[in-house]
Amino acid sequence: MSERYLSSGELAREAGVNAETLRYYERRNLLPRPARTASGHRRYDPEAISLLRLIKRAQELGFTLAEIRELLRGLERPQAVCDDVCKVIEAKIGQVDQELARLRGQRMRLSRLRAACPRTRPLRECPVIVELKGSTPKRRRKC
Amino acid sequence: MSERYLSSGELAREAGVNAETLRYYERRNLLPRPARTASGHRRYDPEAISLLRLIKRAQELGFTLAEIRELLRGLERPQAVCDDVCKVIEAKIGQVDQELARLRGQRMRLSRLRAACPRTRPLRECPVIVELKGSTPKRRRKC
DNA sequence: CTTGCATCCGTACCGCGGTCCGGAAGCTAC
DNA sequence: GTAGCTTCCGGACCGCGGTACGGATGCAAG
Repeated sequence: MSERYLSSGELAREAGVNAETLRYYERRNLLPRPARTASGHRRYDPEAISLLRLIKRAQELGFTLAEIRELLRGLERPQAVCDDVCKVIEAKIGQVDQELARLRGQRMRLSRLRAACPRTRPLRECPVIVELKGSTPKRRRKC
Repeated sequence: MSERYLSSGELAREAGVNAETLRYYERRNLLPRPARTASGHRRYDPEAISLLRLIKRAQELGFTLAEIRELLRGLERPQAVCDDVCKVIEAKIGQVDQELARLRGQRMRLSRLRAACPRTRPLRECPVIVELKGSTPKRRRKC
């Protein structure tokens, strides 16, 4: 009967997280505060396992804990609909696209610098350093 | 004569950074500790402006302060050659490519979830939530 | 009953890149 | 000389996502 509940250590093992992380999530309101035994030890509902799984998956998808908390908040409403989740996903896709664009820009600037580097010459003449140190580039000539 | 030096406030304005940032960079060994006036105020060589510019550009390219510090370290060696810089740039390109791959993976998984979402149905039936909560996905069927 | 692990709690610490605070000086202008 | 800005310094604080510490209990096995 009490087999239906998990201690924090059991849940942590089950979900593959550190037991401290459970306390942390509880503080951050990601996990509901569980029931307690008479002596104060946490007794988690097995449901918590899939909740933790959801949190970890969402993290892998790029959601922050704050975003996941708000998502879960939204899901608690009984009239909640798939579309609510979908909107959150679309917003995240937008963020990821922005980040991708930023990184692609970085990558392009880096490979231009690499291309401009006359590898064997001493530093004084290196256009890379010159480029980096230069004042705000009004010269849009090449690099 | 003393016009040739800048106070920390002047350098900060000149370089577009917070004056506290100068102290911070000094602690992190990114900026050499400057000369001081008799009363202890910092007197920066104007050279520091282009050094700060280099640091900021390198940050925009994705380098961390620790990486920039090591880069600058390397440049101090008199026999330093362009190629040294080039190697650092190539390493960073590799890191950026990894990050791009990671983000592209995220993006793909997100858009698959979005596609699977039957927007108007209630949550219970939403495959997105099911997917997120589910145990380790052995079902590689579709989503 | 004792040994030894688990769990409790508050708090501190990590890396990253800074920013802000407060009190004490210095420096500039009037 | 004195008001008001700047700079000095050590240290605290921010967000992020945790992890670690230490002392006090609880609990299960021998």
